[in-house]
Amino acid sequence: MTLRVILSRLRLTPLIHDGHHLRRSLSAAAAKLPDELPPGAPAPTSDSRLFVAGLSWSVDERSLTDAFSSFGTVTEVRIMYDKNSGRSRGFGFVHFSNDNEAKCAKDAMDGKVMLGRPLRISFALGRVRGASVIVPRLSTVK
DNA sequence: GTTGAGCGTT
Repeated sequence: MTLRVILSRLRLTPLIHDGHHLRRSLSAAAAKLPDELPPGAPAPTSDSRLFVAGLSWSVDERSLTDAFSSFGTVTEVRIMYDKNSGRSRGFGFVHFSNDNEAKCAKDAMDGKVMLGRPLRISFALGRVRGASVIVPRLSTVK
């Protein structure tokens, strides 16, 4: 059975063969999407991942977990270490099970000193597969 | 036994 036959039986032939239909369907779908993120609006601050900097070099993932586990369920804690020296790079990431816990922990722990150094906490940027870090801005096709 | 802004070896 050829691909064409399969597509035909799935009634997808018009979409595949007719570029106009495909384009119109896509732009129609895009037009119906709510545009609640106008350009210039602040990026979504809600996130369940915290970027924690200002860590003392003697803070390990265990003590960091203990420091944050009272605000919610800590999914993952990661401290960046130098490959060669093995010493902490002074920052890491704390994952919570939901955004509210993360925000709560951030508001409570940001600026608090831990082992002599004030913590600098903000919501994590960067890449995590599955989390919407980049604003899903459907660039309006002209 | 040093250093101090930052966005991550899966």
